[in-house]
Amino acid sequence: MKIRIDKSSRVPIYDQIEEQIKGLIHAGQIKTGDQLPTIRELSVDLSVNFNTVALAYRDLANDGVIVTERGKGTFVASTPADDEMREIRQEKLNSLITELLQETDRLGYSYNEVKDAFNDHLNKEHE
Amino acid sequence: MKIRIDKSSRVPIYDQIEEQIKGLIHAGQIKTGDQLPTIRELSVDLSVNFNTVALAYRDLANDGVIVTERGKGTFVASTPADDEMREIRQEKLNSLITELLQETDRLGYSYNEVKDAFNDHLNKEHE
DNA sequence: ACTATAGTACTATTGTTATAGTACATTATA
DNA sequence: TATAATGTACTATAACAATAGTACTATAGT
Repeated sequence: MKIRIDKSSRVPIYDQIEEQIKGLIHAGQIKTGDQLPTIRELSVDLSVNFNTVALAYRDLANDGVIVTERGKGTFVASTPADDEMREIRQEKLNSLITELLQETDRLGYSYNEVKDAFNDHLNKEHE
Repeated sequence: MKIRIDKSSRVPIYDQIEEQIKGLIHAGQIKTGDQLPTIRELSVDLSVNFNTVALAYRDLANDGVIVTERGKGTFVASTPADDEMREIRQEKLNSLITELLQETDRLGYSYNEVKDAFNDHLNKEHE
């Protein structure tokens, strides 16, 4: 379970935790019944208050993504079919990109500028 | 002066205003001496409290980006040379893309996934 | 039975963001 | 000179995010 938090991000920590756990599930890296780190464990891992992790877990439980059992721990709930998870995962990526494009648009960058800069990044960091 | 605010964004409104005004300057769309909308005008335009706009203008004035004169208005300060502005503009775009790539990385997407999804977007919205 | 471990549920405090309202100083204009 | 418009500077309030501390319930393991 590699969860990484960016404390300088404007995305709330509990939100980052939720998104990353959903991501691990939708990517098939953790599956129905797998145990998640305990609230206190994860809070130490991430150097974050345990109430913040508890909030993330509570939200995930409300969404039916995880199942919590007092005294035992927290587990991945039953998951959608693989193809549906792939779709969810793809949609999440699309929305991230849409957000970027909306912001670059507001800031006055053309599609070509963004495209070029993007390709530069990919070539640099992935050759 | 087309400034667009996304109230649902996690980026604070005053921050969006600052970034967009800097963007207009660095893109050469407004130049030294040009008058910006008044605080009250812009706040009505954006349907935002005028204190929020005042905060953005105060920050920009502290950064030396704009010059304010009581009773008269607010004006674009002297700007760096064109090539330097282009560089600043490019760096801003790069940092936006870097942030996206960091987030997709944290969420477990591969570079290729991001690249493909990105190209899909550009092809769809810009053909 | 006892203890450690889990999750749950509060209260309180701090900092940030946004809104609202008010008062004031300076400038332009009628 | 009087008035309107501009930026400045406060106070107060509300919502949200994160932290801190505490107490509780349920379970596992000895």
